[in-house]
Amino acid sequence: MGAESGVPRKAAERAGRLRALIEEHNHRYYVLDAPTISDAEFDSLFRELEALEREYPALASADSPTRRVGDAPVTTFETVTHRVPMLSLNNAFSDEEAESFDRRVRELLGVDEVDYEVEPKFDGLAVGITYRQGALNVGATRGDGASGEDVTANLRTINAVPLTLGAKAPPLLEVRGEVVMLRRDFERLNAAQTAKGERTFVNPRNAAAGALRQLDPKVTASRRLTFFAYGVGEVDWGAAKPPATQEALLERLESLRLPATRERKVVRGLKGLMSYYHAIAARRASLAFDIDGVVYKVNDLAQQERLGFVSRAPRFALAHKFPAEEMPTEVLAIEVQVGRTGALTPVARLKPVFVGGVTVTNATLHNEDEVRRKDVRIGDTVIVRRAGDVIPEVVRVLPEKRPRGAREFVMPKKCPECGSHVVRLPDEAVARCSGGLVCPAQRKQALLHFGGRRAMDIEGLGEKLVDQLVDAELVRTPADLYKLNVDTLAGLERMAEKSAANVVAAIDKSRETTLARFVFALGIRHVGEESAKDLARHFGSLDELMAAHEPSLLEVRDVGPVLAQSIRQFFAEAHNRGVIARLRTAGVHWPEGAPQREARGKLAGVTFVLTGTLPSLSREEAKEMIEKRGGKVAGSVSKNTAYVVAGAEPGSKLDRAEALGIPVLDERGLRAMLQGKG
DNA sequence: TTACCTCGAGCTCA
DNA sequence: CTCGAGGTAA
Repeated sequence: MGAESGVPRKAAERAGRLRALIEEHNHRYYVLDAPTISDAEFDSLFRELEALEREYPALASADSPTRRVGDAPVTTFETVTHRVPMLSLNNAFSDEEAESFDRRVRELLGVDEVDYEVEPKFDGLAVGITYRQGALNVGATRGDGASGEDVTANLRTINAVPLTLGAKAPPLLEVRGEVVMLRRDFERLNAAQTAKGERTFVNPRNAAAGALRQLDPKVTASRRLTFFAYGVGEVDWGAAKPPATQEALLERLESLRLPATRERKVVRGLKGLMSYYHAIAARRASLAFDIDGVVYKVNDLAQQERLGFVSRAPRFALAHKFPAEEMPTEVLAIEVQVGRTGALTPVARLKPVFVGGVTVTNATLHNEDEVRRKDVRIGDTVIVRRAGDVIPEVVRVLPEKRPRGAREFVMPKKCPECGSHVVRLPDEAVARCSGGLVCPAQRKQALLHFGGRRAMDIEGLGEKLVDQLVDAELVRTPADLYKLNVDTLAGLERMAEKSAANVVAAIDKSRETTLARFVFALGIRHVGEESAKDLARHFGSLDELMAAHEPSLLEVRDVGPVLAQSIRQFFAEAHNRGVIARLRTAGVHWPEGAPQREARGKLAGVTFVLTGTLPSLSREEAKEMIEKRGGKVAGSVSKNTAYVVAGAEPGSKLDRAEALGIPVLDERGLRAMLQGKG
């Protein structure tokens, strides 16, 4: 801040002083949870700094606290790959499960008692925020764990997220934590929304999620989010000594101005876990934020490392969830839904009930036997909850509330959509409509599947449009889609000129495809995306595939008798062959190549299993490289596995590989094999 | 499964 | 303004 910029020394000094004060008070407020000045006093410091920076623009720097909302709106969020994957935690829903977690940890470590760092499990959104040389660099959502969305501009607007980490900042630090909306901020936001005549948010989590997904950071800033750090991803502590415990890690983060919850503590043994869990549960309603359980982590980081990971979750941590909220409601009706394969699923239509943060109106009853087992009748009052993750579940009936006229559910003999008779094979739980594609419900599902993103990828072909197309009898089979034009579409709801043209263009575009997509799009039972790829590769052309008899189908990897049967049946059907012929006449085409059986690709027939994080290859990339050479990547280790490729933090698959005596490769070994032989 | 955001485009009413 | 589609998150 030199005098050469024409800024009076006094002003520069005052600005520096103000920034330090603001950061200090932010720290006291968010990290220590012990403010020493009032909000009004804080605001006045802030305004003074703003005024100074306005007067002397040379004073304003990118990491000034006044510059949280800097960026202009973006049009899309970029994708960020997590250098260290953002895993999820194993869940426990009972004290017993928590007990077996502790037992397992003790056994694996060979100790009598373990120290745990424990904290509330926030109900918010997981993010990773990377600081380089102490400056906030990138922040991203968890996404699928491997990559998420770049929401840096929005995270910068959160006052609890420091823009700089101060003098002790390590060279590189990715902090992991949860973005949440405090209950009081949620109340305030909803009051403001009501005042503006806008719709309110259902719960703080959704409000926070919505705020973070705003393209314009100004909106995010107005929504008041906060942040709690609970761990780290990629990190280089530089000259500083790395922390040795989870507790020390959080203290280190706090010393870097990153807020961790004050509700955390270190406890000893199972007894410590239990008393913490029950103490927090008792205070749950009076906390400033929503939580859905507590998290236990082995405190000693060396012990954490020894415990390692199983599949996608650490063995050293556990999320002990509170029991799912349960509410009584009424069964208004039990309807039957028809799926793409004709499967009939009974669904309970419920009197809307707010449970676990959302309004539940439907709950699947899975199948006839399930309805019997729970003895759910129409008119019953039932207990519903949102199970484990998200799917609403009818827990049980309250028999004392059963009205006299409560009707039992009977699986209809005729399909409710098309009247074809319903069949249930003796050894199957599901009943099916026998109508096949005569059934409009199945036709609709088939069309939706055909146009799906992983199939023919016809943009704009959604549920409502398909409903209309089928109901108006404009489309009976996928082949009919290719006869549509702007005129035939005219007259349908929400299908004026522009929309119609877009749909026609999307359909036209789908004419150029791949054999694998096409085979998947046909919707042959048991043929998913993977099998479709295998079949396309193996036969190379559709005619080969259609002509294949069972023995040759069985030669395809992963194709067993059930799949082979199903494929044969599908192509034996004259109707299906007709549709395919018409699709081809309509101009649907794909490159056909020579069949790639066995010997093609040096790794043909060689099965790999990947575990852990490879240094420079993502899981997808490694898989692709192996498959390109004809190899196969399986999800779990068996005696058919040829090699296990292990990276950092391998899971139990490595143990199993060792147990079965299967050779283990690292990334270098894998590359050598791919190149050497290929 | 539900809730939310965003986009394009259709619908409605002044 | 409202709707449908497509995406994300838990």
